[in-house]
Amino acid sequence: MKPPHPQQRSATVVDVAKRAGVSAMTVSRVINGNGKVREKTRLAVNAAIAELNYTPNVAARALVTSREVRIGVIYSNPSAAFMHDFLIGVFEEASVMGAQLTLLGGQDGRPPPPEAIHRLIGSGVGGIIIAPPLGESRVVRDPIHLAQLPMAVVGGYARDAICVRIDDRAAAYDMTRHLIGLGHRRIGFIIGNLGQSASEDRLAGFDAAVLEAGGIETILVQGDFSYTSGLLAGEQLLDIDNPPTAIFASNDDMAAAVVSVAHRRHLSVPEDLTVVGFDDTTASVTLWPPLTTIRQPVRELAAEALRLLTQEISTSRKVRHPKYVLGHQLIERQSTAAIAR
Amino acid sequence: MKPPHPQQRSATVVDVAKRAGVSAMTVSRVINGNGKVREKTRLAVNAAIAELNYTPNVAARALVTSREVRIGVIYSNPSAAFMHDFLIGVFEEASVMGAQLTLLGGQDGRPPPPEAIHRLIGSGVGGIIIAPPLGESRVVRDPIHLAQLPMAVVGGYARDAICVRIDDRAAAYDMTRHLIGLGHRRIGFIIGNLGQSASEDRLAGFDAAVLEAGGIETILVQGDFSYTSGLLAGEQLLDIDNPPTAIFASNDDMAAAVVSVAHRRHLSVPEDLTVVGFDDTTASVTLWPPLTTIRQPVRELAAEALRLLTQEISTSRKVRHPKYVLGHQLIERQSTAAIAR
DNA sequence: ACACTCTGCGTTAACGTTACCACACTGGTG
DNA sequence: CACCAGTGTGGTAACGTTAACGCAGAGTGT
Repeated sequence: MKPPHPQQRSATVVDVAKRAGVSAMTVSRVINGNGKVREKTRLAVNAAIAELNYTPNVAARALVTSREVRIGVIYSNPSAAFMHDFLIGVFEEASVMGAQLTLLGGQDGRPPPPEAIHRLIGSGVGGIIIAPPLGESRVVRDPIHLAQLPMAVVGGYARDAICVRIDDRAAAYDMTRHLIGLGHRRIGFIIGNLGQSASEDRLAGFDAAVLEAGGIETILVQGDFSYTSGLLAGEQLLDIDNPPTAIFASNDDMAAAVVSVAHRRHLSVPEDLTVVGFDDTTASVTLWPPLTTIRQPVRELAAEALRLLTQEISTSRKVRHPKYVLGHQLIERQSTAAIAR
Repeated sequence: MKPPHPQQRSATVVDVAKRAGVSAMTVSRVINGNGKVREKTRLAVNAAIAELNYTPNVAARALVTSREVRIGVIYSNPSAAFMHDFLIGVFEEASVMGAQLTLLGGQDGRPPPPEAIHRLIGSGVGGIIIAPPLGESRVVRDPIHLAQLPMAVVGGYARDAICVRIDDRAAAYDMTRHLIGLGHRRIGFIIGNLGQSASEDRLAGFDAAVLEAGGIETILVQGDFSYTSGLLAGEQLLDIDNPPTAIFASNDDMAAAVVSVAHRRHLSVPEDLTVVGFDDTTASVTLWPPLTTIRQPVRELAAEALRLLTQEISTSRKVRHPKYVLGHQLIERQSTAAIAR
C-alpha cells in the first residue's frame, strides 16, 4: 500500500524534493544542517525523507564535495585484537565521512616494504594514518614527511604528525597504585620494546607510583612485547631468591606468558602471584584466570585520528600538529588479589 | 623536474586521454579491460597512466556503475584475529568494487539486538554478509530472509543464502591423517559447539580418518570453543589412566588451554604430548610452543562472499544460492612430534 | 518613496566516470 | 560497385550531490 512503484532504485534528493514540494538544493541543506532553512520547510523535508526511506548516496556526495578524500592506513600486526578494533573504528568513521580508505599492511609488527609505502604516497592519497607501533618508525614516517602529506599517528609521539593516544604514563601509574593498594611491596615490571615511547611512558608511570608510595621494592626486566620474551622475563623474575608477589607486564602477551610460567611452577594466580597486563587484548581473556589490565579506547582513537586527519586535509592548513589524549580504563579481572599475609 | 604543475588535484581520465591523444572513453576501456582497443593504443594509454600516476576515482565510478551498492556486514567477536582478517578481506574487496559497507557488530559471539538488525535492513542496504558464527543463527537470518534481501554466509551452511567456507570435514580429516602419520594411535578430540555445522564437520572429518586408518583409539570430549572449556576438556583427557598421546582441539583457543594443562602436569609439548588446533588465529603463535593448526583463507573467504553478493544484487536474479568452498592449509609448527617409542 | 540588508529558496553547473549510440574505417562478398 | 559485417574509436548524456550565484520578498532606516 505504501510504495506505488516497487522500483528497486532508492530515492534521491530529487524524489525527496518533489515530495516535499521544494528544490533539491533545499533538501541538501536540510540534510547537511548548514544554510538557512525555515523550520516549516525543514519539517516537510524531514517527513519526506522518512517516508521515502531516503539515505544520501555517499559516492555522489564524495564526488562533488571532497575532491577525493582518499586516506591511506599503514598498519602492521602486533595484536590482531587491537587491529580489529582499530579497523572498525577507522572504517565506521570513514563510512560516516564518506572517505575512501586504502590499506597497506606489514607483517608481524614490521613496516611494509619501502616501495609499497612509496606507491601509497604516489597513489594520490590525501593523508595517511599510521597504526601502532609504526608511528614511531622513521622508515614509515620519513617518506610521508618528505612528500608533505598530512599524517596521523595513533599510539605514539611524532612532531610532524597529528598524534592520538592514551596517557600511557598515567595508565601505568594507575595500575601500579592498584597493585600497591592491594598490599604488594615487591613488584616485578617487564619493560616493553626500547625505542617506543609507549614502553618508556609505561615504565615512567610505574616508577612514579612506586616512588610516591615509598618502601616498594622493584625488579625490572626487559622484554619486547612478545610472548616468548614474556616467558624469559617470567623465569627471571621467579628465579630470584625472594620473588615478587606481583608482576606488571607492559602488555597482555607478556603477562599471559608470566601466567604460564607461574603455572609450570605450581604457583596459583592470583593466590600466590598477582599478574597484570596492558592493552586489554583477547589474550587477556583467552586465559585462566583472565587478566586485570588497562583498556585503551582503540576505536575512538582510530576514529578521532581519521576525523582530525580529514579536517587537516580539507582545511589544508599547516597548523601545529595537535596532540590528543583519550581516556583509559583499568579493567579488574581475576588475575589480581590482595597479598596473602 | 617532472610535474610542471604542482597541483594537488590528481589526474583524471581526461588528462590521461589528452596525454595519450585519445578520448576519455578509450582510457576507460583500457582500464576496465573490456571493449576492443588496439594494442598500440592500449600501450599509449598505459604509458600515459603511468606518467601521470593516475588512479581512477572510486566515487565517480561507483556513482555511475553500481546504482548504490551498499552492503551490511553483521559480525560478532568470536576471535579477534579472525575478524581482523575478515574485515581486511571485506574492505579491500569493497574498495576495489566501490561498495559502501555498513558494519553491525554483536558482542562475544552473540548476535546484535533484533532492533539493530531491523534498522540495518530498513536502511536500504542491497545485501548483507554474515560473519561466523552468526551465519547459522535464525535470529539473524530470518528477518533478512523475510525482507527478501540477498545475503552471504561465511563459514556456515544456509539454504537461503550464498555460502562461502572451507571444507571443515576435509581439513579435520587432513589433520587427523597427519597425526596418524606421526605414529599416534590414541588420539583425543575436543568437539566444538553443538549446533554449528563447523563443529560437526570437523568431528566427521576426524571420525572418517580414524575409521579409514583402523586400529586407532579415540577419546571424544565436548567443548564450546572457549579457552575455559578447553581447560576442562584437557583435564578430562589427561586424567584417564592411559591418556592420549595426541589431542586435536576443534579450535586454537581450546588447544592453547590443553597446552596450559599439559604444562601444569609437567608434560612437555610436543615431546610428551602432541597438541593441534584449528583456525590459525593469533592464539596459535602467542604460545610456546606455537601450534600446528589448520589455516583458513579468511580474507579470500570474505572477499569472495562480497564479490558473489554484489553480483547477485546487480543481476538481481533469484538463482539457486551457490555454495563455494575454498582451500585450507595445514600449518605445521612446533606442537607436534612423532610418537616416542 | 527609496535604497539597503537579510533570509529563504531555486537555478545552473560542475565533479569523474561509464553506457549507449554513432561513425569512420577496413576488408571481404554478392 | 554497392553492400555488409566487423573493429576501433569518439561524442553525448547520464549518475546523485553540492557550490556558487541569483533573485524574490520582507523588513529596516531615511
